[in-house]
Amino acid sequence: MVGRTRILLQPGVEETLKAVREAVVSGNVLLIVGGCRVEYEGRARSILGEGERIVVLKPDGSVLVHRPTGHSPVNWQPPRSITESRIVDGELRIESFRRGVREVLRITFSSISLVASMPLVDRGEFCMHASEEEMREAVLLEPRLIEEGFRPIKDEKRVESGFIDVYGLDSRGRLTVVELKRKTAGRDAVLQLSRYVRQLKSTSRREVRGILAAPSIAKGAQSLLEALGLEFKPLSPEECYKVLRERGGLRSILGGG
Amino acid sequence: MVGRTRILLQPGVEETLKAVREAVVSGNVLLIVGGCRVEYEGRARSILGEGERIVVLKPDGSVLVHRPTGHSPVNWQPPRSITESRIVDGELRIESFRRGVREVLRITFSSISLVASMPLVDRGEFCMHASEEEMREAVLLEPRLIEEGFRPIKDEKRVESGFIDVYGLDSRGRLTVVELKRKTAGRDAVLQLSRYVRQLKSTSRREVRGILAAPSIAKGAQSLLEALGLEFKPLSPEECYKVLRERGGLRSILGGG
DNA sequence: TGCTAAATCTCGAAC
DNA sequence: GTTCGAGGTTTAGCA
Repeated sequence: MVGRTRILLQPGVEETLKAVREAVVSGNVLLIVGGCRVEYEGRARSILGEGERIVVLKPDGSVLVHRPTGHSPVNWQPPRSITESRIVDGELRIESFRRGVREVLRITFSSISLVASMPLVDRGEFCMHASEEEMREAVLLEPRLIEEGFRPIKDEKRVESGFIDVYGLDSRGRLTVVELKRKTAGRDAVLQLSRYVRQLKSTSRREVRGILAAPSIAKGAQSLLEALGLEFKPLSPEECYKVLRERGGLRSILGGG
Repeated sequence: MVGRTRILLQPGVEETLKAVREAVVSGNVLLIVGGCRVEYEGRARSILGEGERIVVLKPDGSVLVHRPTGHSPVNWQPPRSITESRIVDGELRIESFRRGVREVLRITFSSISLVASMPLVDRGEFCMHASEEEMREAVLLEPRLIEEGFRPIKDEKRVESGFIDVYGLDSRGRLTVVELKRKTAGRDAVLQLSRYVRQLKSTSRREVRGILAAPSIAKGAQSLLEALGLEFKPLSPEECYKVLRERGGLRSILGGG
């Protein structure tokens, strides 16, 4: 269900209506720039007089109305809202209804200068604070993030099933494998750690510990972890970011001065 | 300092750079749709991988980066930020710096599918909750909003210098003039009320009270009000909206059901 | 300019 | 689904 790109300059009302409906059905992002009035009613109520704005309809149902100034949209509707469009008295009217709650946004266009309907693809990962690789750097820089007395070995450790995030020796000389996760760790993370521990055990007579370091652990994964004799250490990207910033371990984009 | 509308489809990097700079200088709103990576560093730090997004540069210095989903921008910069754009390794890079604080947003485009630079004019009034006319309706519906025992007269009252918002009799039978304002009332509002009171006094032997009803009153206007023997009553569009909603005095856009 | 309180806050996670 | 807490919260009103 991917739509095609359509750019319309100063389009007529009928033409725009068609583009709007096509965008909504096909999952395109739709931009409309033009003169409009906006009414909102729900948790509160507002009326916005005539003026030129940017309107964005996203394929997840969210709607944004942006004036030429200000960070925040003057009016909006959250994701999962339902869009209806029609022509009223020769003007294009777009209404967006929230699901479950009685809340309406109504945009009525008096003029339309630009319509752009585009099938945007965005699979980029968004990392706040620190990426998994940077969490690794933070742990190498400050091993106490895992536990007191932990001495990591800097080299990357390759085992059969992949690369171990961090490994080293604990305060009592036991081999220790650390699996890092940016988000709540699930069963898959526990099983992955378990594989690494098993493979290390098979190549060494030492005792081997497995530590799962993540912001939190899923409920089901907790019992699995315990059953496998592994451990959990709370560790968040925020903490790692602080360490990297304080210890200068970041590739900063902020200029000096 | 008004720019001209420019729409570019699949433009080259140099062409886009020129349009960006032109938009920033001329005060145009600029839309860029394309593939990009985004880095942010300041109060926190974030990295967003490659993907197609909508970027908005507003003439007040605010910057928005919107993914195809979600209400909120994935990255942004508030008004009064400063935009710099240049070409790095053949790619367009836009950086936005906050004033005063060390905070940077960096957008690097790998592809550009649409650029729109437009001088948007938006002088529309934004009324949250209730307009001045609706505040009037609320007071007529619920006179206690002004004071206990106030009995408004529904007819519009014309005097020399204009229309009185609300007038009527107080609990002791005194003629009472009410001047309504949606926002903090200034000297002009006090003087306007004063004129109405003076004109009513000149045509009647009754005592005449003047009440300025607004969310708040400016400091300078307060002393003027007292000097003229007028009164202030706190009254906000929010309160009026509640009354109108409870008493059914609204032209709702919410469908029944 | 700096602080405080409200917001159609949004958003994610836990219950 | 509902509630609760955090956020690069933002925003508006004042000192």
